[in-house]
Amino acid sequence: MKKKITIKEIAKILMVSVSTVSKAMNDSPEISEKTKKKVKDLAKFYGYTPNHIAVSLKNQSTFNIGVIIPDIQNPFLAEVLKNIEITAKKKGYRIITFFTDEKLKEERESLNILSNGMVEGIIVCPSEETFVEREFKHFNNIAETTPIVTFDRIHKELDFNSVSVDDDQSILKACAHFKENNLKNILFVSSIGWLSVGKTRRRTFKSYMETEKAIEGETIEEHNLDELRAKIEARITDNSLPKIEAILGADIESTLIASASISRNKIKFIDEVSLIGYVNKNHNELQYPRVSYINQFPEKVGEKAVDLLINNLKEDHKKATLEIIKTEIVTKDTSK
Amino acid sequence: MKKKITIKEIAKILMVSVSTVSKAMNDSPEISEKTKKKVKDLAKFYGYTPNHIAVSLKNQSTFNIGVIIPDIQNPFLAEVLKNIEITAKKKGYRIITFFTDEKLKEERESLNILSNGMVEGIIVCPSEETFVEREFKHFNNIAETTPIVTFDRIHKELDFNSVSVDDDQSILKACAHFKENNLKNILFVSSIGWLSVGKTRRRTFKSYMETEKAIEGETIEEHNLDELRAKIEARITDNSLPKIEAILGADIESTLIASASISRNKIKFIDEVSLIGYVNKNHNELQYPRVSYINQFPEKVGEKAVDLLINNLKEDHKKATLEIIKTEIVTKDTSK
DNA sequence: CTGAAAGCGCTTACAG
DNA sequence: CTGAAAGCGCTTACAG
Repeated sequence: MKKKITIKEIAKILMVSVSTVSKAMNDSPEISEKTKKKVKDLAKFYGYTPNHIAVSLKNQSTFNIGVIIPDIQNPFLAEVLKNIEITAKKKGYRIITFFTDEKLKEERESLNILSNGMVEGIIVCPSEETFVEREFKHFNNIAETTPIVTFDRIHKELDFNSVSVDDDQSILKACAHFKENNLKNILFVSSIGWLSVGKTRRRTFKSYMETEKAIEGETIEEHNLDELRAKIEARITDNSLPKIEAILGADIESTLIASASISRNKIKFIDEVSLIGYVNKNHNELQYPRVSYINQFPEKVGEKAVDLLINNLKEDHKKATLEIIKTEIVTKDTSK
Repeated sequence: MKKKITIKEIAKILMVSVSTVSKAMNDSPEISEKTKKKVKDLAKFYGYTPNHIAVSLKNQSTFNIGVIIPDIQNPFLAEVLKNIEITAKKKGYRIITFFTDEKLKEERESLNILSNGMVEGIIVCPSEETFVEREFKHFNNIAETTPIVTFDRIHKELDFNSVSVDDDQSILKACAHFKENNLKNILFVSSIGWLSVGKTRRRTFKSYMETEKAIEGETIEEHNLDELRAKIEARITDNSLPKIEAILGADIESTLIASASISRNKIKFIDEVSLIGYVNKNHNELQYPRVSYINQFPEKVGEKAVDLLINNLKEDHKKATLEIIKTEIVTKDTSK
């Protein structure tokens, strides 16, 4: 493997100083056009490009933004990530992405590495384990030296600029949607009861059901997807119980399972049962039936997160801003 | 924002030299236990961690691997990426990921940035535009100084270590599967005719059909997904034409659309039509019906790519190795 | 217009 | 066992 050529070697070949080469490469007005051309031509010939690590160290700035994501396989997070990248690039920043697999340990490592001079600031969706353990110190340590923006998952101890989705409103809007259509027996299904976001979604559902006396709410929560499917199918085909008129899926998996269970048992959508849930937007459009869903606007989440971080870079933040993205119910084939 | 503390400042506080602090932090045997403790305690107190950029510059090694991916929304690529990260981490490397959005320009930029000292080597899935333009020079330039491993998409001008999937065999295996089940009229559907991988899949399908006189092959290719669906539905419901007995989907989108079209028109899977295609494995398991699919083993692709790169780091490569991952047909609900 | 010098934050061969 | 010095590849204030 050839070594990359450096400014020093170019200087030697051209018999000029290192400073002259550096200035010429950076188009400094101090340097004559003639010298600039000479330097640039040789640089091109040898395929010289400045060493980024050296430039970063010297300038004490990297134009990198760190992004920490629990799981790329999650379509919502993948779409947020994509938009973080697009927005960052527009503003002249690159992103360096780490994945935590929902683990606290990996999150801590990622934060450490990124904050050691690799990036100007960090956008992070905290891992599930972080919430389970209620362990937030590592964020605060890092935040003293590196600006942090969190997204999607919030907690009162996470006192940073953050962007999240109006989760309560999403669930309430779905329930209200069912109510408007006069649906009385509503089943809440979830495979993420253990996840904090799963807990709040269930809590919101239940509290709605308590205030609405005319409507009955039931819940099925099960982490094992096969069992979840078995339980859902058992419930929707049990004629000895009140008929389920609507299902609310708390996550992509449970929504898919509910949709499949209904289809498999030849139950008719809308006529017999309605369904609203969370979906992979790209795929949902292609499926039959297309499930009515809660749109969380991942584009907006990503864009806003970058905005908050970059503003934060310029002026030290005083008070944490919390941006909340409004969601909407998108009606497709599984509900009126 | 507080500045991060440096070795120099710790040295000053402790009234020892910078070298002593550095050696103590790195547990050098040259340093007494007493001094080590003193240094480490203070380092901990001030939250000192070594500046990665400086260490990289000094050591001329970063323990970073660059990864360049056309699109994270592609479930296959996302899964490969995940496994690249897992494998790299196991071997003590971090990954820095860039996305090209299938654009040549972005690919070129990503390669430039990564090769300027940021990483030890680069794993890349070349963008579609790169193939369309037949423009591979940028790879060769970079490859002189930075080891490159390509994956998933190959081309004879891309003379690097690479891992790819046995695409021809996949299509042939699916065709053979249909043949074994005595299916005569086979429809190949694709939304990626413009993509090189789409072209080879079609070509392979067609050549199989030519050799098998007893079987009829038809193809529908259409980039616009709504139109693709319209065309597929028109064909499978047209009774004036020979009945389609099996469908082969050339990509995730066309496979989903074919499955949905069949369901929407109440055509029975297996009895009336069989379907094999490419799927998002995680979601496919939850859907009804679960589509029979071609498993490309993204785990293996990711792991192998990292292996090849890391071996390449150690000994300069002489001749490019091409690893081919064998695929398999996984039978689910849409075929025998 | 060009160059010598200092320095970004580290590591390490060498001297003591 | 500790420290002074050189250097990784750059940039830039300063001198000439």
